[in-house]
Amino acid sequence: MNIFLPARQPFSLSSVIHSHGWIQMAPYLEVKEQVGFAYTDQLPDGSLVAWQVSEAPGGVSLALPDGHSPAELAEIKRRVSWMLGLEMDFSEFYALASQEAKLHKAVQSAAGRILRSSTLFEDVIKTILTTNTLWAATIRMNRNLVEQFGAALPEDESRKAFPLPSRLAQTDEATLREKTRLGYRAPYVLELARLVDSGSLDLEAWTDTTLPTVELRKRLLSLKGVGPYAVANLLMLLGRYDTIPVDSWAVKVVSHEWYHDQPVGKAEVEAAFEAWGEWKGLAFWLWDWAILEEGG
DNA sequence: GGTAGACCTGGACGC
DNA sequence: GCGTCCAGGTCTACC
Repeated sequence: MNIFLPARQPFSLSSVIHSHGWIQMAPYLEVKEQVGFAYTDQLPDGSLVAWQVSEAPGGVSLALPDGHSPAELAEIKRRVSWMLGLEMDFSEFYALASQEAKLHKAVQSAAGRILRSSTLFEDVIKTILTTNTLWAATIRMNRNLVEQFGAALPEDESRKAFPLPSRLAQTDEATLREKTRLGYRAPYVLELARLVDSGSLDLEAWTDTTLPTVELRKRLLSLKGVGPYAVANLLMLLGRYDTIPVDSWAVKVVSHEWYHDQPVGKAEVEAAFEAWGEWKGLAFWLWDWAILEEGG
């Protein structure tokens, strides 16, 4: 069956898909023949679903097999809408960004939405896997997690969903380390899975909260393995754009853009975008960096 | 509150 | 093939 999901305009599926590297991370599977992707997901009740999203005028087309219950369909639609940020409103940001030459491309391509996973649990773990390592290693660790602990589609064993907290909570640190090569991150992932599985941490509630960003930041920081960089990244994913994910890359591009490649720190990166207020993270994210223009 | 050192993996490099 | 060095954020202990 095919379902049309409307998106608040302007919207570009291509811009969401390529907003960052998540599309390269299992269970995402980019469709090369057209703009879109496939995804394998496991709902909280354990049922598995494989769906595909493609472009459609005014929104996206969601293709999935027949036979899902109305409750499952509602949950799948909610998840797809969340992942693509279909209801997000960027009109205020675009009004400001249209005055800045370095953001013209972003405005023209309707950029701003950042691709999410179907649950915050998955996004927190993927973010932990991006810390203190190279991107290739992040992809590999995540692939190992999905292959070793994800549930497979009955009709296609090669397609697996991201593991549920309950599945990860059942394993032990040594097994997790050995099968996924997570290294010292393994106990962090295990602890998060056990907290969520036991019900003592309702992570998904943080996707729809009126908590001030400062308070949400504190709660994210309380998670083991989640430090300042990971928090800034997760706040962006949660639609809070008033912080900048300052990592080695951020320091490098800001240094090149405004400081003649002289060493700078977190303070300089944040100061460079202070004027953007609640949109500073997004302005940083979408900035047309000189270093990229030069092929650096 | 700030800082140093440990954590862990895999790629790059020299031999 | 082996050993060494290095990059990448966060945690813990210590001051």
